[in-house]
Amino acid sequence: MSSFYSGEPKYLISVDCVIFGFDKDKLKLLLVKRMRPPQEGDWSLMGGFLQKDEQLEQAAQRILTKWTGLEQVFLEQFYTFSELDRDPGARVISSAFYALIKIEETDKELTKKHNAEWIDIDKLPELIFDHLRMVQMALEIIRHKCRFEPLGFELLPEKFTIPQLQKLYEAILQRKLDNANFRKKILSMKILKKLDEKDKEFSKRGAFYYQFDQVKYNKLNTSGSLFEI
Amino acid sequence: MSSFYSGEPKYLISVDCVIFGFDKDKLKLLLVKRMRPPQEGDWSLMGGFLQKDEQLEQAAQRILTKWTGLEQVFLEQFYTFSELDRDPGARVISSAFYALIKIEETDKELTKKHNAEWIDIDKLPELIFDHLRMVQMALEIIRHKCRFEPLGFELLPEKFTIPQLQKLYEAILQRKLDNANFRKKILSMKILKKLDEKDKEFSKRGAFYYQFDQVKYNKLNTSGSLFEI
DNA sequence: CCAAAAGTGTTATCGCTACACCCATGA
DNA sequence: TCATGGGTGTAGCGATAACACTTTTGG
Repeated sequence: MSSFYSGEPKYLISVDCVIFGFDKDKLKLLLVKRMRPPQEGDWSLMGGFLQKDEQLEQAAQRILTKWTGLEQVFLEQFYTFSELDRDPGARVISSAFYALIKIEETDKELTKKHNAEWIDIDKLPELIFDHLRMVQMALEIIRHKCRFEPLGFELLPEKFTIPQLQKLYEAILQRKLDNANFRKKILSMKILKKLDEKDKEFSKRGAFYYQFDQVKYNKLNTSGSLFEI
Repeated sequence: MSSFYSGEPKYLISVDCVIFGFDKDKLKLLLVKRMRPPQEGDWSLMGGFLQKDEQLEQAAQRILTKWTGLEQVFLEQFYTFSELDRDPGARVISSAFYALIKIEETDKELTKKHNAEWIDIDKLPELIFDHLRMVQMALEIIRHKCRFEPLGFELLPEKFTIPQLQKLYEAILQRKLDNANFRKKILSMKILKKLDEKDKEFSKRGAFYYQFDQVKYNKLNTSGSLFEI
């Protein structure tokens, strides 16, 4: 069967993951010190080669799990990079994914073992190859997307407060939001469940915890209305 | 150098193009009758294999030009498909692009020579492999995107009327729009230049021609405001 | 003069912005 | 009691939707 395509060139395919997390009030990226040539010792995204029995999405999941221990997280392909000399080691086509994860759920041991670290999005070191471009593209995409889809909740713990959520959106959108209006907007969507518990870490009065209600969101979404910040 | 990656598997990579056009009041796709196995005679998107000295974007442009004669059109990568059995002939990873073009600017000879035809978006035939999924994904993307970027103008002739533009948006969004409000909205953006000429094809009174003003749009865009339907 | 499409005007309503204000509590 | 962050109320503005209306012209 494969004779139809004989003579066509073949390529190495890799997958690179831009892994986002959120801590306190900073958006962070999980980066790794590269442990093999080329450019050993430099920082890079998590990556790996596509294996014979895998599709790209599976490879991305494998890579994410390898470095964080997590499964079933928000993980999306966003672009495939194919510049001829993007990797000086060889012609490698790389499919890039971004993931949104809850830092506190990651396997710290695993992260440490693989020389990975959470780095502030505005204190990025030099990255190898075209990895900076990948990061920038992923950032642009989540900045746009977070306005229309409830991405934010992927980055926060199960229980979170409205001020926390607001700080997250401020970190993503890189601008201050009016707290009164943000609160009204979010609550008016009716996709949050208020808990009886308070978080006193950031203030004396304490802020009520909320939970994202996936069921309500799905109803709202299928009935035509839209999440929109 | 390439010894770093020795032992990793290599893959065939193809590029498939979802080519959109607009005629009268219908959104259309350029499809082709496949002239070689497998599934010879079936309909498919325009595609081809990535060549050694190319990057994906160049391959997509090459394919688009081959079938339409056009260069410098709106052409964007949107997803890379890698299901193990997506092509029964061999393991092929396919990067999909969508293009928005002005049908009247295409090279009719070329289209005909390659057995390509413009097919109504709501009268699609069976497509090979996962090409239908590609079409659906591209449609979703342009439906979303056309609300925030002036995509519409890519599909219309240089000179077009407001009612024509409205019909296009109705075809993309698949719903009727109020003509009074649509007109006000579009004109309020001040990105159209009114011409002195009228189009009498669709009415006795005739509708004034307009032109998209890229310069004004860029100003508007960089100054922060947004195109939004 | 009528039908039909192009194009204008009017109004009520909704959502957003900005900002003033009140609340709870630990130090 | 006061500083601090959490949380509420409200007036004004601008955009939108709905729809009634006028204009133009070929048949």
